[in-house]
Amino acid sequence: MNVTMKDVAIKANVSTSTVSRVISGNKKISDDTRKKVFKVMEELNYHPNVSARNLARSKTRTLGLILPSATKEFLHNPFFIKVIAGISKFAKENDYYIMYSNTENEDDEIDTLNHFIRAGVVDGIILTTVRLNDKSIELLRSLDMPYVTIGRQRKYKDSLWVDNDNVNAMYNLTEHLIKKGKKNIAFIGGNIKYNVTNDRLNGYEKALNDNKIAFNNGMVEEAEYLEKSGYDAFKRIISKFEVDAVVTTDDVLAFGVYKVIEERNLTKNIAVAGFNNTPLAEYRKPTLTSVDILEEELGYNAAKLLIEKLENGNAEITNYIVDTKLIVRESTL
Amino acid sequence: MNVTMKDVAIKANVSTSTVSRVISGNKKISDDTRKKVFKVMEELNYHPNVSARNLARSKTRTLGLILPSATKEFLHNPFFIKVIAGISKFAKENDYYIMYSNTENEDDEIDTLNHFIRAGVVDGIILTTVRLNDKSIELLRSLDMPYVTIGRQRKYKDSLWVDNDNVNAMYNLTEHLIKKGKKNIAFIGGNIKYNVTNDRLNGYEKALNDNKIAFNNGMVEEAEYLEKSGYDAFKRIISKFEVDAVVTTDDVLAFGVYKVIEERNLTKNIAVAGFNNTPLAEYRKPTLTSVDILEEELGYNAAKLLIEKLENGNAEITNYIVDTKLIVRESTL
DNA sequence: GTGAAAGCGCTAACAA
DNA sequence: TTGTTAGCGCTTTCAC
Repeated sequence: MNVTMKDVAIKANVSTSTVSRVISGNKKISDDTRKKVFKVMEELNYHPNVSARNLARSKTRTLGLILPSATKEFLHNPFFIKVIAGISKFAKENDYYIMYSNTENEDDEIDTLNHFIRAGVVDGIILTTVRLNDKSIELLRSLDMPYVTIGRQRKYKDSLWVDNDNVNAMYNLTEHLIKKGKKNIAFIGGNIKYNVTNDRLNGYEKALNDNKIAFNNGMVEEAEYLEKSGYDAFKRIISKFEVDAVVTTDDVLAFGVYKVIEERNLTKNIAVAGFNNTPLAEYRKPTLTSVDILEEELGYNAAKLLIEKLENGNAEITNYIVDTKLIVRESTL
Repeated sequence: MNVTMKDVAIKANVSTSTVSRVISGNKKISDDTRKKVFKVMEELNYHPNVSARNLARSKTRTLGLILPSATKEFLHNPFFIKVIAGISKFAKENDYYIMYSNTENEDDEIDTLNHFIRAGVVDGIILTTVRLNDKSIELLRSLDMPYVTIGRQRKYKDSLWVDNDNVNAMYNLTEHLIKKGKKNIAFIGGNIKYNVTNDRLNGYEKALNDNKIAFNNGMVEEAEYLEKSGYDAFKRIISKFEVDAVVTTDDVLAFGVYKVIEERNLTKNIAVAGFNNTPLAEYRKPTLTSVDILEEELGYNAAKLLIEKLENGNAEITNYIVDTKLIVRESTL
């Protein structure tokens, strides 16, 4: 139907292997034939057929991107679309394709991965969320399929991952509050079993220690990533302790905190900080201090790590730490 | 490397063609052989190789999804991620793959499309944004490549598209304000050359007419989708006219309006309505009345239209109108 | 109802 | 430096 390599070969008076070599940039082709072939390709507007190439090479130059379910509220966090865009950028720069799939749950994810891999659809996998004892990772390893995760992994040394330096980010945020004269700083975070929460908690604790402020376990609360949950957590804390500042691991938790402050009309100046710098942060009154985590960079580097592994075999670099940026706004002035 | 159809054929004591027929659901296969083959496929954990199938069929069951550039601010609007999820849902239900690409500009988009199509990567295209005199659409048509757009098209009768009923949505919104006793309702929208703006303007005008309120062209302003632009537009309007309500075509424009109201401390009760029901809407003070456009449905139906066309040839149904939902909040009480 | 064989368009030994 | 040839793993006529 379309113009094929054979058409090019005939018109250029060479064999298809020569055309194939020209396309793949093989060195041992004379300048003359190379030019001749390129010219004919141009004239015929020839584009190599990807299916045929994939079959012959047993490679697809395609990465499988697993996204959370459409029904998961947190999918709508701008995090994902930015990661998606970052991945696309690096992939495009290196002539890779991205195939994505929103998966409903762990089983669905397993099915999708199994199919992607066994049917030879993809050469590697990008996971945007990682569970505890993630079955997907076990599957990927058992099938020897290269993968990268957005978010650190500690279980396997050779795992590829990208992440923010969450310890430092929270350290800086906490120190910012301490410098503002705050002494009773509460911490509200997601489930502490997750790396991301745990790291941020460590950064918080370290900042307190370094500034000779006693760490008080009662000032630390776990929450789900919901406004209501932040609201409840903050209530629990203030029922027991004096608080003059709060750090959280997501803006939405900070909004929950503010709801309590507004409801109770707490006149005392309580500084509140979010995390992830969602668009809401700058629209709230007061605008919310938060931490920008450069999601696009995360996606870009995830694709980078994975593709480099695919091209070069087992690479030395297995992870990237992406910078964060403290955005100070009215809520902590 | 992997288990192939040949392996299955040998173990099941049939030919590869029989295996192929079983997989494709061919009717003229005896129940016995069908069962036998399925059993062996199961035992061997056989998954048909997609590249080989694609090559043999000259089809890929893959849709190409074109997303705006990562640098475009509006990409971060939850609109896109929801559309993406909706597309994935229908595609998955029908065993299609989705390959996406974020394109930097019209030329990049043309290049991407050209490659996707000529290299036989995809069977159809989903465009998430449509320009005036869109070169991409001309390309798709000239290459006879099935496509669907998110957003109505009027230029070609046979084009596939999905959209909201923007006329009605804005009609209802405007009428809601009229019922609240508002008489001087301003309209701030995007570029009127775009269908989406034009339709919403028509709905606004129609609601005024039906309620015997004179349409005043000076109360209509165009703006970019930026807070600042909504801010400026509203200033222009109130410099000339009395206003007791404003409808906009996006929440962000409504936020611009509020900025003026706050700055000037306009005590009079001005009702303000947004559109697209972004997450910001319910976090603002006052919370913002807006219109939920069910983006996931848009994506789902876009994939549906396109896949149906691919499977059945030229279909009778060429478009879907997706419902909208008026979400009344504090800003118009 | 099933098998043989050609072919989808490309790649990659192996020869020359 | 280039051509010949045999696949890659599946689909699909055509024959029986």
